[in-house]
Amino acid sequence: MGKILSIGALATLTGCKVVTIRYYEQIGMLPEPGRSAGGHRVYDRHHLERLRFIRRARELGFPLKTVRGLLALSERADDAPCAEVDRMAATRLREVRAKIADLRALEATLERLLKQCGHTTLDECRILDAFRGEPVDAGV
Amino acid sequence: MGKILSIGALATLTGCKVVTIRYYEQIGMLPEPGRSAGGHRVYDRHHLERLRFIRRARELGFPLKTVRGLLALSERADDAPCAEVDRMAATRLREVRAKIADLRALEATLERLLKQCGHTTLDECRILDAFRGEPVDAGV
DNA sequence: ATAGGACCTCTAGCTGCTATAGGTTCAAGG
DNA sequence: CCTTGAACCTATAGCAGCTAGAGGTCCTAT
Ligand SMILES: [Zn+2]
Ligand SMILES: [Zn+2]
Ligand SMILES: [Zn+2]
Ligand SMILES: [Zn+2]
Repeated sequence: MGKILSIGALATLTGCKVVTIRYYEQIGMLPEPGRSAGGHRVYDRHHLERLRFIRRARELGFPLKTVRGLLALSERADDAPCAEVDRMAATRLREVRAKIADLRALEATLERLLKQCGHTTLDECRILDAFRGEPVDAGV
Repeated sequence: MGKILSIGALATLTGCKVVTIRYYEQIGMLPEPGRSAGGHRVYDRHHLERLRFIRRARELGFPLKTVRGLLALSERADDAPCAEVDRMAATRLREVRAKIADLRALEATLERLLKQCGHTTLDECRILDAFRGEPVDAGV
């Protein structure tokens, strides 16, 4: 049961890079693992699970600080209400939506500029004009 | 005509922060301005225009490195074709679209998790489950 | 003349990693 | 058993794009 993993194996299993794993240890996201006689890090199932958790939360864009909170709540795992988890997810969802809205505005502006550009010369390029011109707000 | 601006005035006119302006000078995005007798930076119309250009390009998400290129092309402003400008804008547009697609996937996942969560207890929370569970890919 | 805001330099910090450099250990094949 | 080469180790510095602080000087209006 107590299968043992090298840092490389852990990296492969989680999709994390080796350096990132060491970094997570350094900032206290992962507990210090055991060491082999020669000083190599030795991980077990618990580290694997924790790192997987971190990876997934990161993939959803939660900042490391929030992941810390999520880990703490996950490790409690008692019958306290999960409202705080939900709140964190809801906050993240709002951020994602806000970012999407921002990016859509950028997309529209860039599309417009590319359409307007006559593909002529530098001194007539509409894209450059948009940056150079008087303070007209660029189509937000 | 040669109106003179303090760094604070320049900040107000462009929406850049004072520290950011100094930072841009430090990394060579803005030319070193003149100085007053007491050593305060003194800007003119050219700085204002250049900084406005930078700000607008940055608002569209162009990285500073690309902004440098755009500035160089804008300053040439001869009858060379503007194809390179267009290419930069098209590249940026592709990036924006890719980011939107990523974020939409996140949005869908987060919505799903929030819907699934029974708003019960920590040990039954579906959101935490999604992070804890076996390597099921989180609904990309 | 004096107050207090705006300005100065310098250094360090933020997020989340990544990239060296220069050395040690491990595991598999001979 | 011994060698070899991949994997591992530490430590430091770097990336983007700013932001924050300390500790001091200047400018301008009253
Ligand atoms: Zn363990
Ligand atoms: Zn053009
Ligand atoms: Zn000038
Ligand atoms: Zn829940």
